[in-house]
Amino acid sequence: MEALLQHIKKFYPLGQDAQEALYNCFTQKQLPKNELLLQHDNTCRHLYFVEKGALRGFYNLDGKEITHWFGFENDFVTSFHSFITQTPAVENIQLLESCTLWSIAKDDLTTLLNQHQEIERLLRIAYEKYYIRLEERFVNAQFKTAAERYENLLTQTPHILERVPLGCVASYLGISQETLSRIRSRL
Amino acid sequence: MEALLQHIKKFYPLGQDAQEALYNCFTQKQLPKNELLLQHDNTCRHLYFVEKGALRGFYNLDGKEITHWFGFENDFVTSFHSFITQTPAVENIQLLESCTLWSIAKDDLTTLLNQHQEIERLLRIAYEKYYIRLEERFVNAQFKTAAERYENLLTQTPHILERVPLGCVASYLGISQETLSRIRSRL
DNA sequence: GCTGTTTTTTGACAAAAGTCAAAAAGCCAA
DNA sequence: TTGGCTTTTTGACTTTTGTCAAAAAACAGC
Repeated sequence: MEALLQHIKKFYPLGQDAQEALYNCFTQKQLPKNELLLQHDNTCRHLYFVEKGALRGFYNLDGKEITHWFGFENDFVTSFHSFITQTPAVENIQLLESCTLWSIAKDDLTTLLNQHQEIERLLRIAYEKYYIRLEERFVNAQFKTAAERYENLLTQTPHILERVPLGCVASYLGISQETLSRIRSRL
Repeated sequence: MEALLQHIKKFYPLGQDAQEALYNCFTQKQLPKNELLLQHDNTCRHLYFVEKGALRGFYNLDGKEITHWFGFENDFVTSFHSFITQTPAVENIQLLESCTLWSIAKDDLTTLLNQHQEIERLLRIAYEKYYIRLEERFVNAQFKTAAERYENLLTQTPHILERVPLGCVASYLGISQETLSRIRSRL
């Protein structure tokens, strides 16, 4: 829990009251590798903070698993579309390593937002950061070549390569596993 | 201004106080076609609401203009990265048609956020919606073919095709103008 | 209605990336 | 260490998309 409070401070520092309220709404979960945190067609009712471990969001396309994001230490993860709209998810969330997570239910978060303006602000600022991050990924996906995307990954998030099978990385970069393998061999 | 207040209501309905405060912070701008609202390397200090007209965000890549978003009636537009971080923008914002815009300065928005919790909430909810929208575009860009992306555009945002030169649409879809032309001819 | 400009289309070719199948390498547990 | 699995790489070929150049069409101003 200390990690969560520390991490939140970087977005927007909360007062004692808000911190305690947050504290009371999050519960710890220890889950083993490969566990499915969310299955598609179910509505995602929780937001998770990753204290330790790695996980991914993926969905099926023509029988293939497409990984479209990873979560590691200090990331907030959920199926955003499903969590925000409370409609069934298209994606699955799966643990790539055994994890220590902190989970908060949508309803509890809503209550927190009503009771603590500071938490509303925290969330707004968090969205700003996540929006910018997604925008960068979008520009990468749309306007860069496969090799450039891989090089970006190497410089910006090399830990992904160390902790995740290349098959997942390939779909994360939007390329086939074979192409990724060839790019790696000629660098 | 009526359009702005009406539009905001769809995100989160504001009380009288907050509405008036908003009202006082936005100023109207009438600008002619082709005007540059923002030039790259300048910091974007305003958020705009489009009452009437069309505009685009674009940047230069190897001497080519890459359009990465459009704004039309009832859109909020700005260079999000620059506006949020108050650092120089990589992109330009240009009017594709003459426009009626409502503009608010970053500082005034910050003040509003401090004075009206409702507006903080409104903004948080707006970010949620914009985040989801961007996520969909990202998945499209990364995992769909050029033809599929064009068909999506046709069904989901056909107004873009009616109001914007195909050259801009092509880069918006992440394909060359020639490829777009060929896709269109064989549908 | 004509001219000059911009936008869009077409053609020939090149480059990038995908597919399918098989081989190689890594990993794990008996 | 030795099979039996999974993951990664390699090879041959196909498909998709990009590039460059030129033609055709659309548009604006006179």
